[in-house]
Amino acid sequence: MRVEGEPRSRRDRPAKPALTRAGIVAAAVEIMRAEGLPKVTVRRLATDLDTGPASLYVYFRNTAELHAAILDELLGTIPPPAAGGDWRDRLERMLTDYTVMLFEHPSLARSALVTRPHGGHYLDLVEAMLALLDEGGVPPGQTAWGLDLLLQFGTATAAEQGTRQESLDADDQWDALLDTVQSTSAATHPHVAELAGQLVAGAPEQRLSWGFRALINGILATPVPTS
Amino acid sequence: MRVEGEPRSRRDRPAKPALTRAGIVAAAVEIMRAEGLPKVTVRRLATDLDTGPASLYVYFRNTAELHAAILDELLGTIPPPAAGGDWRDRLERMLTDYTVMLFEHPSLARSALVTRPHGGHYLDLVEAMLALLDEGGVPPGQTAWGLDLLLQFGTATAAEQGTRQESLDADDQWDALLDTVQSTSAATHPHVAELAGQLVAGAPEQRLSWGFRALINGILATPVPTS
DNA sequence: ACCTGAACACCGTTCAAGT
DNA sequence: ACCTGAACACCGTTCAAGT
Repeated sequence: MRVEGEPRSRRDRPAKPALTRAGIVAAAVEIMRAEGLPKVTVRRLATDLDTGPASLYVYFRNTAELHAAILDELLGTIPPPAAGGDWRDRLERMLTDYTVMLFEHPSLARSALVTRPHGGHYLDLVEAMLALLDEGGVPPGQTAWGLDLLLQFGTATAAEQGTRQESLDADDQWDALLDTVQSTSAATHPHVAELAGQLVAGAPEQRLSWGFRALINGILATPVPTS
Repeated sequence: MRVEGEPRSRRDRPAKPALTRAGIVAAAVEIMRAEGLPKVTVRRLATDLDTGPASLYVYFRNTAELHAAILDELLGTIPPPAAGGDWRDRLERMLTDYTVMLFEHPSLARSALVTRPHGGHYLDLVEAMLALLDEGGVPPGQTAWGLDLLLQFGTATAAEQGTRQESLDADDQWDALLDTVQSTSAATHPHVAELAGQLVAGAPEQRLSWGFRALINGILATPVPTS
């Protein structure tokens, strides 16, 4: 029995669960959902898991690997494409789901741009996208290279817009760009001045959708070099 | 006269130049060229400028703003497009120059994805690109939105490939992806298995060039929604 | 207005020592 | 093999006090 005021002994603290890769990832996802990826540091994670930072290096070689594992976890939440309908629409839906998911976690998008995902859920996503491109009759070489183009666009857009959303600073940068564009002299930068309105026009969803469609059209229209 | 072994007095040390925005950026670029952007920290920069870190906050609100200033400096080194010839070729040349420049400084590419550039040299680059798209008869709406697509692709590619090049870790990630793709079972992921070779094929320059051409084709083929 | 030392509140990673 | 405390070598940013 515990005596009031006496520190709990190791014995009657809630049993400290053994460390496992899956357990660490789960704890990391929890912190990320509650406080964002930047709070998922090795030190913070170790504190939550009631251990020292060095212990985590038994399971992850570095922070990048930990982030990759978190990403693959989230990729598992993307629904597979619906069965019928236009392949383009279904492809765009899947890419939008992917992008929106990353949009909530811009720092994860940033890390995905740098560290290539390669987990099981990523493989499933790629398989589904390749199947849709194949269904659309896109030649194999264009399918293979186009896949990267599509995912990269989604990832980069999430990194860009998502960050802008989460940081006040980035808002200021946006305003600064607007100022720059709108105060551009027609004498020195005639094209910028003329297109000023359109450069910043359009809702983000519209631009995202247009981007995916432009990419699909471009992939279809552009043969890869015959090695 | 200095006495041997005696520390120099403030008086006969080389005159400490007054801090200016331009001087700080110049020092930052110097560190970056010699040791890479990750070494360009507020503290390191302050040390090189013989002052304390707090002093730099008089000129830059934060590190992101400092990075943006460095990027604009480098953008000034991109040659303007040649006068004659096919507008597509000249556009691709300019985008390739942009991407190759960022390729040498992947962390700058990463920061450009997140913090929108808005300096004078950036504006010049945008003006030149818009002029080429206009010359090619691309409708204004498609030009405005397509510009982002093209620059984003270059930036993201530089961030991705450049980082892979600079870090040993990223090499391992690449190998891991290769392993994953090549050992993929045809039973569970038939499309990945079938395209395995092509997914990872092609020299980076070929893929970059194909990407730019596919983007240009897609931009030309895809009207923007009429508001 | 510009500049600064010192402090605040953190980081990732490695190492030697334990079990 | 797994786990750990402590150390190493750093970070960005703010604040109160100067000039």
